[in-house]
Amino acid sequence: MPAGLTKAAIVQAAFDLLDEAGMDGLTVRALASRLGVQAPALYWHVRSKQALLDEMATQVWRHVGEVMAGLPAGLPWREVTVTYASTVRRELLGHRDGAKAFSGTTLTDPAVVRRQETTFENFISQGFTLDDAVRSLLLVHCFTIGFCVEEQAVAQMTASGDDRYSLDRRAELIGPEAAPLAVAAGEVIFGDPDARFAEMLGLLLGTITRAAGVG
Amino acid sequence: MPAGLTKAAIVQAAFDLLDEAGMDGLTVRALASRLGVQAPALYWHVRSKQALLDEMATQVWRHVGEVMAGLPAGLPWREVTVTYASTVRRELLGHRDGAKAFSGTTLTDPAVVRRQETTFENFISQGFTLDDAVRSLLLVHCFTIGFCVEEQAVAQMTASGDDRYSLDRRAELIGPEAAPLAVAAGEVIFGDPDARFAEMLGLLLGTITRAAGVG
DNA sequence: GATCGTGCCTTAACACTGTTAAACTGTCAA
DNA sequence: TTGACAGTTTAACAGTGTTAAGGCACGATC
Repeated sequence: MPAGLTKAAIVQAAFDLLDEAGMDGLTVRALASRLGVQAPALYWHVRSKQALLDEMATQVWRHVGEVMAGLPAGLPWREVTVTYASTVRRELLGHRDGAKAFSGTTLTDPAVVRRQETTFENFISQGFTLDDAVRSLLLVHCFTIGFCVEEQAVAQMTASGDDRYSLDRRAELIGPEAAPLAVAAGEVIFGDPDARFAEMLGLLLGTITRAAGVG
Repeated sequence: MPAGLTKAAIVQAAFDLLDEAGMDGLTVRALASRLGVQAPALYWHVRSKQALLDEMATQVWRHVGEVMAGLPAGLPWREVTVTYASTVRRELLGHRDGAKAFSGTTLTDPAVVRRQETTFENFISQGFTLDDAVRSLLLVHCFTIGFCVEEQAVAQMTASGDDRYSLDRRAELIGPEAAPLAVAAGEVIFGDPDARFAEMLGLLLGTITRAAGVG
């Protein structure tokens, strides 16, 4: 009796399982069981576990592409950029281990890349050269990836009860008398990530303004 | 007969194996065999494979700390910053899968954090507030992490014969008539990474200059 | 000098992983 | 009624991290 599996259903279940059990818990058998099926059944729909992970990654980036493609045509580039960064961040942090798992991944879907076209057009219409548009978005992209990787590492560490990154425990380990500045730095490093992200993103907007010579 | 294993030797061998066989090839048995020993022998020196990976990560960051601590006391902050970014990049890219494996990791060694003290002192002596110093280095840090993650992903993909990121194949997949800008963007995105990194880092230095109000 | 303890390693084994081969079941077409 | 084929099963394989138990060699103790 066919269970009516589809690739989309498998990917969806994989996301659910990932969020519940983390990357280590995302096993083929656990995924199959969640779908009411035996493990090898998945291999009819998906070539390998790695292919499934790739599929998950491109779905993450497809979501980003959809948000970007949904923006009004003439939206000021600053808002476009902020939307991009925020969307990437939300999408990566939206899944357990998401930042590490879905960053620097092979985008297997050319359609996702094609979606960038309108964004580039938009930037150019606002005075960017193509080179400047690409470099600007790349700068923001890299920063966002790095920020999320660090943010999620800390978040998941504290969430799992590891207190090495709590301010007090950290200070105790480092030794305030030996390195008072390093200890005090913790308040910035482990303060509100939303505010820090917005602030740094604002700096990058200034950088882009001057580098590309746009208003 | 004891084989004379040490934790340091295990970590060193683990790095060698990682560089040869990649993350997938870094198995406990393969590592043991390279050390002329049976797999369980490693567990006398290391609590778990995860602990070994943590140890490797902190060694990577310890190297960074050593380079930073070796800089002259009054070195201009721009050179300090560039050195930091370049060192992190070299260290991460110096090992296969290094960017993903060693970024966003728990620094288990407080001594590594303590090493930041002199860098902060240096920045402050050059007109930074502590907050600005931390934020500036954090900005560069995040950018560098993200940059390396993306760079290494592309580098290892092309090195493994996957041509999806070669300019021609990419153009073919995307379709130059459908998305000419996205295709042309490839020349920036997949151009010389050294130059791109230096250029973007230069932009960030300008950003820091203005944000922190330093010369 | 025999005995003990303990540091370090081995063998054996467990539970689990991704993956493949082969067999089975249903459904729809000829 | 037969046949093909999509979709799933059971069985199995090689390999994974890890633990338990035992053994071997060494240095200290009586």
